[in-house]
Amino acid sequence: MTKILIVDDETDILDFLSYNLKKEGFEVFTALNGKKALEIAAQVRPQLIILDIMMPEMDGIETCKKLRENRNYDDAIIAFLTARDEDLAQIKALDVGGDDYITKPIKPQVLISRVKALLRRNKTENAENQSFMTVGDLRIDRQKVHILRGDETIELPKKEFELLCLLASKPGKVFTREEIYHKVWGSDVIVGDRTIDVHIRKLREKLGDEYIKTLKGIGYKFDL
Amino acid sequence: MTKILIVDDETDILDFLSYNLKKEGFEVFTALNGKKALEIAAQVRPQLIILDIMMPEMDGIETCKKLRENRNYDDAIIAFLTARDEDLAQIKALDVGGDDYITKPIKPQVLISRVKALLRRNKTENAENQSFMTVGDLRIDRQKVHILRGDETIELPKKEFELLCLLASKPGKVFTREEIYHKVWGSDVIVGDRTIDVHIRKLREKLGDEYIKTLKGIGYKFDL
DNA sequence: TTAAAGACTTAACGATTTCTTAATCTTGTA
DNA sequence: TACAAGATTAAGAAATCGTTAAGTCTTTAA
Repeated sequence: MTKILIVDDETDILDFLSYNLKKEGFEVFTALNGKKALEIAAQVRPQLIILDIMMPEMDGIETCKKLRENRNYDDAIIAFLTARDEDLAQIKALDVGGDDYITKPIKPQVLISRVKALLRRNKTENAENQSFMTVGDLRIDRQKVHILRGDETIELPKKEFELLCLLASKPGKVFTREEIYHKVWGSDVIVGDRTIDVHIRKLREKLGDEYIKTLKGIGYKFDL
Repeated sequence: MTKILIVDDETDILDFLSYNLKKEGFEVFTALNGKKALEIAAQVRPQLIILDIMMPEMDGIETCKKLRENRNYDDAIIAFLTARDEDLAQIKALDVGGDDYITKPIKPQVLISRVKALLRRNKTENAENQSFMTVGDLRIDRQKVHILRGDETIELPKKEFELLCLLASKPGKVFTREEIYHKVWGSDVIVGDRTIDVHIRKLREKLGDEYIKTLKGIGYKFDL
């Protein structure tokens, strides 16, 4: 089912959009602020994210930036909600990786057809899209969250999968612990020194030792 | 400016893509066949290369293979153009080092967002990145933290790598011990007199004596 | 609701690599 | 020749990583 995440600080709007989209058979999630939005996005991997631009604390633009920083959301469509006259914001919105904007107020009919158009666009991209990466003899499917090697399917827990995705995204590049830590765990989480090692170990356990190489004092890399 | 190379044997498509991408502010180069493509790629080093799969003589797959054989293009993104139903070709495309494929026919809007998404992928890494240094017959890859000479890959421990980077950053310039000491070890570390010598020795051991020259009483330099 | 399973993290200890030191050699030069 | 500066070597120290097991938390299923 198509998952849509709506982010707005006004519950009225949230309810209105939510109601109309649900009626059309979409699976709708809502968030009242950018921070919550990031959390939910991480969990449910929505196909479409609708962000209100004007929000306290982290605004839509900021949230979009944050989302786009994380490669896992590259295939999600991000649309902004704007009042009819916020021109500048609209331009900025597309600069930070947004795909479209929807102006308020909006009639249910228009909303629905707009959303469907957006998703249709995504589908053509997505159907044959780089939701998977091929590195060496591994095929990593980000959408299905699993790895294919030959005809065996390897399932990985989230953190391990993300770690692998990161390393495999630039085969050969050395990722420092800092970098890994920052991109997989996020800058606001504090974990101990051995956490990364343990995850690397698990990956090696499941995939074999030949993929991930350690450079002491520097970092790890996906070796071809 | 972001440089894009488009390779297709049909001028219509070339024009169409070229027009739309130029309108978005990209610097666009075109080639009518694989051979031409290799030449142009060598000259302009595009960030993104879009290859039509179906071409007479050297097809897209072949061209991609050739490109990927050369490590200079490691940081270029290669995307394929395919008709909507060439499934086998698509899988093959990713096997030979392609990063994505774009299906024809494609709408300008979709093309643009697709291209931007692809480029976004590399931006974070490219921004801070003069990844390669080529000095003499050595190619130093700071991102992958290794040295290439011919087709052999030389891995170095951290300090040795940093030391080599420093010397190679200004070939011919003489670095005093003070300078080396300060830049590689940092001002807050205290190490003995022979430490630098030992590292120089190890570099010579691994690379050969001809690269680093000693100037007694003055310092060391990377000799061309 | 509780039990079971799984995911994630931590901590302790062991293993390995890298770095540094110190002792001894070489080499060029006054 | 004697001295100074660097080269070489091997050994020990230090840094870093690997591994394991256990604990916490979350999710799933009965």
